[in-house]
Amino acid sequence: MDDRAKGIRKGKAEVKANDVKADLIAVVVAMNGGGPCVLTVGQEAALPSGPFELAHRSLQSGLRGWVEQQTGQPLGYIEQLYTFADRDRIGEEQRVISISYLALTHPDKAGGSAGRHWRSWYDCFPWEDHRSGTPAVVDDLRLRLIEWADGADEGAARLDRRRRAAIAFGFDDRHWNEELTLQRYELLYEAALVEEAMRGGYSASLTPVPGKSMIADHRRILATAMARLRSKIKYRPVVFELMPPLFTLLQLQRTVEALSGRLINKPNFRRLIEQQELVEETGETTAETGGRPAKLYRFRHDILDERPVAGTKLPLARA
Amino acid sequence: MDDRAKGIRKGKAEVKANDVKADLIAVVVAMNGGGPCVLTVGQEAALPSGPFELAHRSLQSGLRGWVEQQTGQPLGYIEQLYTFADRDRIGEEQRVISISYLALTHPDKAGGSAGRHWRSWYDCFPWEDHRSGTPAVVDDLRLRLIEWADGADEGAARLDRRRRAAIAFGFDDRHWNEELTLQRYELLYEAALVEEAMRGGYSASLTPVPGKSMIADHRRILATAMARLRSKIKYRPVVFELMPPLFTLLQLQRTVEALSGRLINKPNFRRLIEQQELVEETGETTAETGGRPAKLYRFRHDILDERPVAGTKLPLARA
DNA sequence: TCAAAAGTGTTATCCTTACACCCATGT
DNA sequence: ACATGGGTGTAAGGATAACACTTTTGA
Repeated sequence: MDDRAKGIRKGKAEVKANDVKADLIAVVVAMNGGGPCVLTVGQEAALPSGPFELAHRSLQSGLRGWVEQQTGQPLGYIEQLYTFADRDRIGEEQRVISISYLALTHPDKAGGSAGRHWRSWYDCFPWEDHRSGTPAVVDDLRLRLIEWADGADEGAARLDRRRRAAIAFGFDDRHWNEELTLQRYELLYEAALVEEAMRGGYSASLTPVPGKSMIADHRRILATAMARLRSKIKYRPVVFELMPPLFTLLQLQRTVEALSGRLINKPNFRRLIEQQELVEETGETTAETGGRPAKLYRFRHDILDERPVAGTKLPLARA
Repeated sequence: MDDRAKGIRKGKAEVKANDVKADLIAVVVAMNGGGPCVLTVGQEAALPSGPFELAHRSLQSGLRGWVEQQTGQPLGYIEQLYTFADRDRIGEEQRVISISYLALTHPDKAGGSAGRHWRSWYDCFPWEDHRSGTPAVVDDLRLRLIEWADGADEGAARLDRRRRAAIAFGFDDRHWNEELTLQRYELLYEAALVEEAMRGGYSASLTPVPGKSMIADHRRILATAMARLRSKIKYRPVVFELMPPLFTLLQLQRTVEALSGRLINKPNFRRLIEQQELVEETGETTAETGGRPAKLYRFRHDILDERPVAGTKLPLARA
């Protein structure tokens, strides 16, 4: 530990100067009106957040407190996303560290304070919804990204930009990969095509790409949450945190489709769910869906600890 | 933002009181002498760490600085692990937030300061190495965990404890899952079988389970890093961060085996690597391995941006 | 000649994919 | 009748797992 003390002395700043503020930021996701929505506060579309305080028992409980206070929304499942030091404030006297979380809930119809708003995440990311085929906006993006790529100084850099754009957005006969939400946003940011990237004032003459921006870097945090969720539903049964207690298999499918932004095959999806034994029949049916009444299922909560639900990918020796 | 301001005013504490210290902690992993080793400083086996300071450009650069200063070891690949508020210090005047990272490097033979030490991670987790079959210590653990389970008040709690132990350690004909490193450690902690859990003084009469403990909660952070790495090598080509520029396929296999703590099947492993086009032949061979000279391969760095290397698990509709 | 490691083939099996088709209900 | 959603079957193809076997070197 003496090494560490040495480090502190190297500058003239006193120890106290290195204290920081810690901010807790929540991406609260719920299904609302058939689509994935994120909870925002204020006109400028901010994620609920607040400082971590001495009174908080833990980071998570601090987060729950802020979200309930600012939105009236109780949280269920919570998972840490990422921690970052706010870049925009470098040079000021104090640093801010932001600890972001992903939370999954059901929209609380009854309560809910005034300033809150459930916003479809595709309002902020219109290019991410491929449920009705590739959206038209992607073609716009392609043209503008090519323009950006051609603006590079060297030929190698031009090729590199084109290649990165093609991978992220599935141009040139590449496949669309719904998990690359963050890369796509970062690329648009780098190309200064989103409103946030124009705030410096430099390229403010350009019209930003369609899609609602958010305060500070909150849209980037939302992109991180979307990417995490889209990847996680494939190997952990987290979708059920967003489902009502009883649901039909098609409702489950529609939820997964809404999250991943693409359509999935019905028969195969059903088999996948059933063979994994993630759900069990309740015996009840519902006719509310139109057409033939559908069986109602329930999530098997006991599966969570019964099986680790993590298959190996290594070709293990012997059995 | 007015909501947030309201929140701050609720107590009588001034804003300044909610400032925190941010600590950066590194789990630096490298292959050394055929085994996976972690970089420690001091006699008590501490991970390199230090406070995040105003002078640091970013969290990552702060971390690099501390590690180099304390150990002389330059870092390559870095990835954030987890952020937590130190529980042990609740109630004190100031909170400490720890931001932990996983770093992968090659051991720097030349440099290296005095107090550093490359320690096999299996010194701290002897029950995690199953390369020579299930280690004997697991049988001890089984007995002591059953003892712990039977100590529960209710019958339901007894069953629950037994089940959790069986899942984590692969008892009762369940399969060993190498990714559950963290769960296993947490279970042993809960059962007060590791030295750290005895520090309160209560159950200090018991003899802790074999395995070198570390300062504070550093062994828990190491367990987190091991679990992350064991899971990540299955879907991202991070192993190559630990390999020399040129290597044989068996060396690569031995590295993966050392990390995951289990043996893998040679022919199938080779096919897997080759069909994924992660490596390319150099044309050279080496005879240093004993036996027939082996072809030397090199990691195809270009694959990193060429393919996202993230396969979908959803049964997508159409193509 | 033998041990040790490198490397190749082959087969059975499971999982995924793609598609075609039938069932039950309300209008 | 027909639209809408619910639900089942099946066959092809690819990936994985298990195992047997040949090749090339150094001691």
